[in-house]
Amino acid sequence: MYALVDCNNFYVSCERVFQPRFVGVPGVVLSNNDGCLISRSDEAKALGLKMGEPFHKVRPFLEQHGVWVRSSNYALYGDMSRRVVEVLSLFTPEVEVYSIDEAFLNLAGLRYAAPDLVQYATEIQRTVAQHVGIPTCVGVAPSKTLAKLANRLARKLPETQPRVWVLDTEAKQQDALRRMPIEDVWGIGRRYALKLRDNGIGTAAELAAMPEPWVRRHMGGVVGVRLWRELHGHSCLSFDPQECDEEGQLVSIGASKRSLTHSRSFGKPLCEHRLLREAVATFVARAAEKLRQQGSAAHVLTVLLGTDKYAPTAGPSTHTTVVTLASASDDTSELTQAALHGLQELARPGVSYHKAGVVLSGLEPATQRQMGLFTKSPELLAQSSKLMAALDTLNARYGRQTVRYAVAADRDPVWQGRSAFRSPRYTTHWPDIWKVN
DNA sequence: TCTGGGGTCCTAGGACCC
DNA sequence: TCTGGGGTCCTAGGACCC
Repeated sequence: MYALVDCNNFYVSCERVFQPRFVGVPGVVLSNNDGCLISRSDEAKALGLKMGEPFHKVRPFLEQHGVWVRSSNYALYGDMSRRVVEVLSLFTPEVEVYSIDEAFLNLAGLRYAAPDLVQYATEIQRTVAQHVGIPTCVGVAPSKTLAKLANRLARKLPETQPRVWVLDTEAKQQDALRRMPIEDVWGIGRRYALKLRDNGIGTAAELAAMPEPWVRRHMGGVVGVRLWRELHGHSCLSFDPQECDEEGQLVSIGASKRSLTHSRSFGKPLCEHRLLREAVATFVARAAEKLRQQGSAAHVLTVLLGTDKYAPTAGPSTHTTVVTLASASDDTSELTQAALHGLQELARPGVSYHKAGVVLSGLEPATQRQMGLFTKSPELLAQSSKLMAALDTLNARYGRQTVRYAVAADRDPVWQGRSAFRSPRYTTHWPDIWKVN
């Protein structure tokens, strides 16, 4: 059995923890650059506000209806997420963090015997609310896909009762499948939803009733079959628990990624080459930091520049160039050199760019890098990793970009994205911590 | 004026090898 | 009626997720 714990409207909930006057009042959180709506309170949803709606379009509407607005504050959300996971790991050692606002619990490894799953799930919800102040929905079922489905049903329950839904019998599973529109099934996106509707399949139950070979042929082969079997209650997706130490504290957050991206839209379009270099160098520094955090080195670096994607011109708005490194590296200066070289090739004079970014791929463990013809000597390698370790320690302690390469930006560069409504970093930034007089 | 960012997995097809 | 067969690796693109 799996439980899916989902922090419904998570970013909105985080803001509400520190602004109780926001509770019960419609509110939204904006994406980076204050671009569009990415989290909405239930009250905001009831007003008809849609996910991903451009902020500038709905701004008058928001003001008119007294909807509060916040820019996104990932320092706050990331820390609150960590606290939620800490509470969950009190219940079972097997917690898989699926995203910033969702986690699967493997109930096969319960810390305490749980005769009643409803009661157990309710207790999880109550404890998270008490310790962190974040509301959750809990779905329990024999497969992840069904747990997700149960979770969506729990969401529809009124706030006045525990938002918990348990599928522990065949009859309850059948009932849940019948209630679930096909487009709300985990793993069915826009394309498949349309295709399935065309074939007269409108609910999860109708998909489950199709013969397996049909699903294999029309839904991407093994991917579709896995989904179909999950709907029948057979667990087919892997469970990847976080590692904990003896005291139950999480040691590492998530498995190593296969690629790493850092990209941002600019606050205003940029065409000056010096500023583009500054932005790209700044993004490389962040990407390299993430790379070292997971102990990887990258073989391939991609620089990307984006022009106005809403301009009515033909052709793609994102342009990329790929740089292959002679040997995998996690050194900011090497990666910066490679990126600036790529940028030189990519950037067209006189063109204004709206965003830029860096992708690191071809990742391998930094400790067992393959020796190549151009690999640095062990001495140089040791020197570089000492330097990077010192850089990361200083920046972790005194704030990002405290120590940086000269080509990267100082604080508050001219191209920085808009963030006009950001709340304080209540839990991670000393000057922002609440004072009680 | 103003429209986010960061991932995963799978398949098909081409290049290349013996 | 006819093309050898079987394997690996890489990449581009599609589909999905939060």
